[in-house]
Amino acid sequence: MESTMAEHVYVADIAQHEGKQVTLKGWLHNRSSKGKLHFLQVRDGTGTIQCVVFKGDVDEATFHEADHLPQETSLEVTGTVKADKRSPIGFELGVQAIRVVAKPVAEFPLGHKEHGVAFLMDNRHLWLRSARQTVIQRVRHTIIKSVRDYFDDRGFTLFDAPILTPAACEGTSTLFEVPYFDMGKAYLTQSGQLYGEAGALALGKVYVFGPTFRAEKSKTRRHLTEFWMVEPEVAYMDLAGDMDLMEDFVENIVGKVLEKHEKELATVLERDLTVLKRVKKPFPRITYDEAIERIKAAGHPINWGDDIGGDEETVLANQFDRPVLVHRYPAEMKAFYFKKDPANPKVALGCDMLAPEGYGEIIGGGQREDDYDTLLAAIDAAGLPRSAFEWYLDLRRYGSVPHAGFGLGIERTVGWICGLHHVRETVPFPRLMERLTP
RNA sequence: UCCUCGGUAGCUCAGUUGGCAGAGCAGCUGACUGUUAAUCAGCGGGUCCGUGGUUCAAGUCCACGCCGAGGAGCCA
Repeated sequence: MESTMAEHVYVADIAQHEGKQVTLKGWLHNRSSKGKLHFLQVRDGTGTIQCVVFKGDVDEATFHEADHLPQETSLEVTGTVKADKRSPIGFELGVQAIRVVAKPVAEFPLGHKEHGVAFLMDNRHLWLRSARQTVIQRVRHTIIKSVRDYFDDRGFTLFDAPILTPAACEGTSTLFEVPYFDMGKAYLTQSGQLYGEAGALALGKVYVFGPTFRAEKSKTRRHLTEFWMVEPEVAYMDLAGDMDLMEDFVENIVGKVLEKHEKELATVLERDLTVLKRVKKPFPRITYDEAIERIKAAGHPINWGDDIGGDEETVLANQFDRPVLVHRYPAEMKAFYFKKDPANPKVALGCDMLAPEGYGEIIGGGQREDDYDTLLAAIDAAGLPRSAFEWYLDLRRYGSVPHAGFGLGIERTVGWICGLHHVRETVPFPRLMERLTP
């Protein structure tokens, strides 16, 4: 075999090299053969291109080996870039030389036929090489980048909250425990929000962005035990301002993903783009009261004060063609730190955003209680130990202001935008109730 | 935590009334100048999840256990 000495290029940039000899460095995704032609599908992380090995173009040894390389052989292929209408990417490579970097020591477990979910999850580290999974991870990257850009461009400061925390932010039953030296137990955070509030009073506008842990024994397509959440918090913002921020933020994210991945979403993930293209301000805003009436009218038995369950959520979301904001939930259903509506103390100034098509709640947020006495009473009423919240109460003792924020779940957002059936595909290595490996 | 379904070849699955363990794909050997889930010919491939029980005989029936999937509740 000849040495591969042409310029190394990526498949994504192949169009700039038409007619030239180049070297691709990647992996053998698939292979087929037709007599004096061997077709090698080579992927390099940026794309996949068909490399055509013609018997007359290479020596006998190369031609023979090209027909016997196993799937996922790592290799360098040198050849001439040729435009070809039959190619999905418009180009293919006429091969002159192949250099095998490493041959698999055993058969690659994931063939090109159907596989069950359990098998794919066991081989998650290899499954990530598939076209579908690489597109999802690229979309995830774009979503995270657009989240950061959105806040960075608007004067927010990134504010990292701790992952090890001394106590529950909201409840106590769903926390992962970690032994912590002589101090007893620490817990993995289930929200950075309380710390974000401290940040907002220091820096004005902040966003917490990090992993979050919930030890809930939930087995549904919307749940992971470890997930990523972005939580902006803004001083001097009320609920109305919070909802304005939510919808502008989500419109921006969806727009950025469409800008960058429209083709991949449509072809590889077969996503219905018309749904995504409708995600434009203003989003419909309804009160919890109206939500209950709408669910009742749709024939589902539900009463004021009930939680809106998964099915009801879908019924409601399906009545709108874009994400819907549901605000002013019964105060009893919400965490202690929500501010009550001065016009009706039975409801909290909270707001959830429900994604269309049954993807459920992607945002939860609202205005925080800023009055010291009221907050203290709420902590007592919730049966929470006052001592654990002394620092949080300090935020009301010293320079308290109206403030609001929300949390957006990254995985649910990725799942919705990509049109996936389960959030387990939205993160490289999902952590589920009964799965900790790989 | 509860409910439902499942575990048979590398993968996806079939297996009748309890009676010799099967198919497709993948793999291997070869043919073919346009395949991209190629096609064609040939070949190899099994701890039927585990333990115990019923029976002349269990992949099949019973009990318990393990593992997985789907859903509920709860949540982002």
